[in-house]
Amino acid sequence: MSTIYEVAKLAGVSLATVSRVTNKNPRVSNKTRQKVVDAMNTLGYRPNAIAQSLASSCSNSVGILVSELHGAFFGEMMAGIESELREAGKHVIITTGHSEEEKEKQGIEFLLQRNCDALIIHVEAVNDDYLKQLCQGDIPVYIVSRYVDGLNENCISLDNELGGYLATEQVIQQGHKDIAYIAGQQFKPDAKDRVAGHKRALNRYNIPFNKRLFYVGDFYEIGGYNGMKHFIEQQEKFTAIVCANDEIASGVMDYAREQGINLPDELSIVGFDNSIFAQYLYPKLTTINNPVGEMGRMAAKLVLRNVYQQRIPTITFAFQPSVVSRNSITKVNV
Amino acid sequence: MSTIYEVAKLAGVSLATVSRVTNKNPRVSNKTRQKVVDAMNTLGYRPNAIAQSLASSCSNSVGILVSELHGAFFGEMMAGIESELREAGKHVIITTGHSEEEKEKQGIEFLLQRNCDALIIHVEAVNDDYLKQLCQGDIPVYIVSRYVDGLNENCISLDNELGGYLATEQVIQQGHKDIAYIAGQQFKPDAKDRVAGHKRALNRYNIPFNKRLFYVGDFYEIGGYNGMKHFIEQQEKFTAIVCANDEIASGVMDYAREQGINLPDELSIVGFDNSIFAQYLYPKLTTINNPVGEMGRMAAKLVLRNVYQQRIPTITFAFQPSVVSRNSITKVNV
DNA sequence: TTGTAAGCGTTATCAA
DNA sequence: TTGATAACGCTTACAA
Repeated sequence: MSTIYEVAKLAGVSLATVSRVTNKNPRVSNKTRQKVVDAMNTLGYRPNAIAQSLASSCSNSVGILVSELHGAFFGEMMAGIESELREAGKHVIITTGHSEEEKEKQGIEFLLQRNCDALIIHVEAVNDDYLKQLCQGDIPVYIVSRYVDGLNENCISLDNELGGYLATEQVIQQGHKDIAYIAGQQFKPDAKDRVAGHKRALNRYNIPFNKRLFYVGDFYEIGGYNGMKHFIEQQEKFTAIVCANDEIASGVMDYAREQGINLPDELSIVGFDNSIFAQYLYPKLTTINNPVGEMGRMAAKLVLRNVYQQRIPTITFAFQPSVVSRNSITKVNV
Repeated sequence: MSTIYEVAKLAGVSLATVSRVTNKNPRVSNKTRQKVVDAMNTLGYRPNAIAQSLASSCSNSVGILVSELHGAFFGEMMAGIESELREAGKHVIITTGHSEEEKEKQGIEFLLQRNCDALIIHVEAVNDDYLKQLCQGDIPVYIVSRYVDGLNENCISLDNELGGYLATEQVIQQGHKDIAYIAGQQFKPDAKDRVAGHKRALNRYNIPFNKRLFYVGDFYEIGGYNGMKHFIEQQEKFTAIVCANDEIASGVMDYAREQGINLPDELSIVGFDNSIFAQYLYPKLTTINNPVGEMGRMAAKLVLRNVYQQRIPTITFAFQPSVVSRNSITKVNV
């Protein structure tokens, strides 16, 4: 790989001049610029981003931490962040936390070491105090899909409590009273908030919370499958089931179908997130829209504004969930 | 951020010694090591990976290029690569190509500039010659899910032609003769190969290829939806439809259902890829397994072996597709 | 407009 | 076992 020295030599100019050309510094005469460009081309020169980054202490890259690389939720989020950033000529370095405290910390540590200009993270296992401390550090950190008290300017989040409320309200409004709930792991802030919203809706409509109809699984299909299985095996009676996300709902549908339960006639289902596949389930899933891609974009914009001095008209820190009505809920049989 | 200088000063040793400690060089006395470690802790020292990388010309990171950050296919692939690499203490830098030649090249260029120790790429728009030239370069490049003649040692690929053959054979064996096909964009090698396999199966069973029953869409749900719509609007008659991937199949199901077509009784459907959601469709989708996560892992192992000198017992370059039978095919009505 | 030279924070080669 | 010191490839005052 050729270096700036060789380019300078071939073009008959100094290092500084070559550097100016790569950095589109206008203070280079056209003639000189052309000489340099020619030399670069004949040598196939490609600036070493590592060296640039070391010298300028700006890497033009932002570190991303997500729990997983697969799954609709993270896919949307990463895609939102990346497309926004790329458009601005910035790049992403992505790593994973697997919803485990140690791994999340390691991932952040890695990104910090890489001289990222900023971090955009989605963390679930790490606690608020850690995040507060992290935000004190030299490099700006933005948190997606989680609200930390006192870090208002760093968090792009969804009102999950409201979402949980809306989800449950959907079935209540169709006359359902026996409503099961399958939650995500309760150490995850969003899973917890959704449950809180569920309880508030129940309370608001004077339906007592029945803990026999409450199951904590995980955010994956298997969680829904197992939860549904649990309820059926315990012979619980319910006409509707609210799921903490769409994957869970999908797992529920799967088990229900195995048991010959007619959907949606015998069981109404609500999901959460409005994942891409929610509309391809059968029946099409009524769910709560979670604009995670938009939140990713917004986090990227925040970085663009605060770190790269771009003009961004408005930043939305708090996103609101909304109901996406499809076909998985029916009126309760009276 | 504190540097190695400050650590050295506080510990009362030289730069070199500190460096030895960070790099776990055994030639440091325990006493000295302890002094250094203590100094690091009190300063909260964190080595600057960029500087390390510049000085050592090894970044311990491998560059990944995928078409998209979302979608089951890429999610599985990235997850496979990352988990294998991370276990070995290596990290990934991920960027996207969006199936466009220019963007794919830009992405590769970016990764090359970042001093990645190796590249693992999934490219669709760039041609074979470009890849051959790329593989001549200084930094090792491995290609996932695509076979390039002459780059046997660099490609981890699936026999898509065979997959296409198997998919079509599934419906033929159930007595179907009027078989529609919805393909992916034909500039993509795998999309093309799958079509080739489809035609071979038709031919093998003496069913003439009917181009009225052939539609080229894209690899997304909308492609399947539109394809199915096209066939219906053209009033084509067919009892089975083979889809170039599961997303397409999902789109087909969606449109079919809108038209009140009874699945799978009135229409048999086969997908391709065995995406996670294939089993959550209704009817559960019969499809062709595409071990894309495994292929990602294998690519990572290849890097571990060739670039990081790890002992890896066996490397599989060519993966075989297999049929995953579920419920979306029925015997043809006689 | 161009060049000189001092960093950026490490590693690595020699000596000691 | 340790320490000087020269790279690594670039940016950026400062000078010219």
